[in-house]
Amino acid sequence: MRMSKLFVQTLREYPSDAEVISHKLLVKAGYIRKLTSGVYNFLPLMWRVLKKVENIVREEMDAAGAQELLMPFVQPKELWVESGRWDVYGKELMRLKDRHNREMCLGPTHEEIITSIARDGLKSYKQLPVNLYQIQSKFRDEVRPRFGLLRGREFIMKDAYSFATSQEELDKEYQNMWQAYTKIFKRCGLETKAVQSDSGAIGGSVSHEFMVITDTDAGENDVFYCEHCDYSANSNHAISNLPQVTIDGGFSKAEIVDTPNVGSIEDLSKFLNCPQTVICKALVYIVDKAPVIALIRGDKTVEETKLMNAVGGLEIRIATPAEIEELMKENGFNAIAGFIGPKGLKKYGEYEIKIIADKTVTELKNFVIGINQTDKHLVGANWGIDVELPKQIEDIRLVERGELCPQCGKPLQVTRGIEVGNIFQLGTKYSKPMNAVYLDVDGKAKPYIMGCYGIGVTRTAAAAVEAHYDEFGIKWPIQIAPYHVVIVPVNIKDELQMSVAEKMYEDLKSKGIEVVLDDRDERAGVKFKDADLIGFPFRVTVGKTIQEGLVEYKIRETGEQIQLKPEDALEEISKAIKAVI
RNA sequence: CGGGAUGUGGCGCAGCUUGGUAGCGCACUUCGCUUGGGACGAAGGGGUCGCACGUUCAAAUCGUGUCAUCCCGACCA
Repeated sequence: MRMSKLFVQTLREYPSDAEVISHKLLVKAGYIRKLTSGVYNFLPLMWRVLKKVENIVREEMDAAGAQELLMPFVQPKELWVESGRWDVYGKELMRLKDRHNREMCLGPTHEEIITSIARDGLKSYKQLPVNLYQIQSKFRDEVRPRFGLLRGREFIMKDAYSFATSQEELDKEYQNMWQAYTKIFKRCGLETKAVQSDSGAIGGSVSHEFMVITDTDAGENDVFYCEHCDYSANSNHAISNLPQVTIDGGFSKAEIVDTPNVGSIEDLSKFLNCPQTVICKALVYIVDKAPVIALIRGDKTVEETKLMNAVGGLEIRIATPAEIEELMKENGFNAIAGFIGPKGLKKYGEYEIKIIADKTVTELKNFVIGINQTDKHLVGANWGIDVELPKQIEDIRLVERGELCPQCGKPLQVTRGIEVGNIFQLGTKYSKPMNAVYLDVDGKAKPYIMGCYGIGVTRTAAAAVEAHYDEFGIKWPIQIAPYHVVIVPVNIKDELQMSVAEKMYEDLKSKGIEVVLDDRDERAGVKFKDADLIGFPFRVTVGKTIQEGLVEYKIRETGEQIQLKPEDALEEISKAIKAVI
């Protein structure tokens, strides 16, 4: 490709609306342009990158025995009603009506469609197991799109779905996909960590997320991991053992004390001169409209996803002060947040109040707890005597750095990660309600045991930028770079420089190497800046030294540059590329 | 949806307080000059100042409304 004809417009400055480096660089270097919030045009350079990522994904999926197909982007409401998700998926599902007023949606994921395909086509155990996948645009009407390609509303995803006759078969395919994913991300130049995770709206039991570890804000997930064993988990799923702390409040008897304006745990601990660990904190949540009181030790934080799962909900938020006031009134109390306790809370509107206790509170003795009276607390409380221990006891605690690994007991570390892929065991979550069955050896109809496996193609490309850049621009891994090499003749009016550059250009092309010839009538500085910004892995500069028969070969990743004869430079480049592709 | 901010050529911004019919840098076109890290000079092209209504002789500027975008919280590939 000749640079003079390449459709790309590099900018002198970063766009004002970009926050993270991949977004800034992809816009500045002319890869993408925003069309509307969370929706981007993929310009020619970007499209080349995305096709490369797609092809790596495709090759590895095919090699792993999966079969590619393509499902529609627009889906009918009926299938979503069958699976039960039409009512629970929420606003993220982009709903629309056709001219006949029939309700449709844009595909955010394809479990419903694939299950309908399977039940039509997979009638016998003899056809199983099977794994089907597609690479396609998805649309999720994210509440808050951000970070460019990392969290767009429209994005490209590879989604695969497996169908099996037993848990063992599913386990096997799950491992198979795990292996394939490890290869895929490695080939994209990314180091990933597979971490345990919550399965969220997709549902199911076992799941892992593939995280690109990053220390920037672009990593939206906190990942806990152990340096001594293989334990790692998303913060929404991580568990840990706790170091020993004081759990006996030491109060000699149970009594109600005045705690004027002492609503926060920190203040309360100071006021009563006791550790935060002997306070039982009560928080009011609303899960799918129903009230839930969460009890947890004062020094700990509730992990909302865990709490939501504990009560089997889909949406969770902390109650507003107005809701708390109302809830208190209904139960005959008058208290504000900070003085809440579980005792005597029964109903709120049409709902019974659920009380969930975190494991951390069960061991407390002579502890401090709210009693639904503003400016008062009960000290020296004990379970079963002063307060009833809730029936439902769960782990709803957010793990913190330094807590102990649940597998080996060593302190846990935390880091940030970008989720580029995930694998789920769905079981019969979709096959059962949708009556998607096959006939087994015994002649009985049984629902498929399903798994699903996603990779964010656009996100993977953006994550690669997050992982490979410097102050001058992008440093693409060779495998997914839009082009491998740029040839820069310093002065295009110099006939010798230009003829050598042209020859190298033709030679590289004939070897199947993807090369751009910067034939623009620009000063060298401009071409160098653009080359660095766009991120070609290799650059060949044809300048004055061509008088001595030498060109300059520069590696973007390392900055290393050497003078070589043109034919030797060709050889070097060719070798370097063959080594990774 | 809550809290905060911003909308002025493709990009980045000034002008708004104190109304008088739009400007700067980059990019783009032409010419000259220059050619190893985003040169310089000259001449050009391109904007209903997000949109609507209102105030006024007169609105980018003031008022009301509306839409969009971005940032902080709940989603997820």
